Amino acid sequence: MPELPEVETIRRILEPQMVNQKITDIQVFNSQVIAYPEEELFCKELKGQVISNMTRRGKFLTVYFINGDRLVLHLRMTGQLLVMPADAEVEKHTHLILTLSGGNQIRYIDVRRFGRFWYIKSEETDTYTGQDKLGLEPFDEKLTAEYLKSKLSGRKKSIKEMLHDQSIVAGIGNIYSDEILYVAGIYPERKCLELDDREWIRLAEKIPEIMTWGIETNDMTPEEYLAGKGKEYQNMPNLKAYGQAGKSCVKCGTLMEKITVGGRSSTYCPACQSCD
DNA sequence: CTAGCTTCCTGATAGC
DNA sequence: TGCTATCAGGAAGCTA
Repeated sequence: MPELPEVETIRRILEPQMVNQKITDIQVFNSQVIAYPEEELFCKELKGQVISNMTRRGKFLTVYFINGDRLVLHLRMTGQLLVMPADAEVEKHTHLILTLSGGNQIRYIDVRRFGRFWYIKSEETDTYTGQDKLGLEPFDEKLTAEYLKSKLSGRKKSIKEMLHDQSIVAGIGNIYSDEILYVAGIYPERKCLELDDREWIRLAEKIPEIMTWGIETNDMTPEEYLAGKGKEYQNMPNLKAYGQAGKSCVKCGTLMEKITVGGRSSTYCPACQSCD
């Protein structure tokens, strides 16, 4: 599931392949993925648009056009955004194809169809995507221990669950919350109420650190990205907590354990991640 | 305001 | 072998 580092990787790889390209044709195979406006208008607006750049906010991507309009998308669980030649085989679960003037196509493939697209005109305020409710980017200098404390210290929920709240810090999902809590030495089920100042400081430090590390270890060529169909990320083999249940902790050798926190699988080191 | 539950969707896996 | 049941999981929408 793409989280901030993966979405940023996708942006870095795809942006150069899209810039200055005109959208000459739109094919919709499953209109479910179009959240706004309705399909007919969505296609009408997109046709002929020229791409200027691509940005990321949290796990959202935005393709900006030279007239100021933009296409916002969220890949959710299984969304794949690929640029490939128009004559490549159209695989199963392809829901949307945008043909570019240069001969390539932007294709959206999504097994579970949770991902969504929004087309927003330059003069329109985005109240559709939920981006207006996002919290700080992990790299924002305003992300301090004080900020986290002010937002979370009164909450009964576990820190693992609150790291997933996009309105506090944008971009963290189930993989990177495990990684952050692992390096911060905090047990995933710890209630926010119980965290002390030193732990808030460690979190404020480790959130941007882990996100930067995620982006750097994902670094790959467009060819590698396409070969992995835009879903096999480079840093998966580097993860130290997520998916490591039953393996030895790389810091202390203790066997990593898996529990469920707020309905999400969580892996942690019983020795490194203290319960008090 | 917070918390808790449900919905979306299909491939993988477990159980019989 | 082949069937059915269960589950994962990001985020919104709903109720209490």
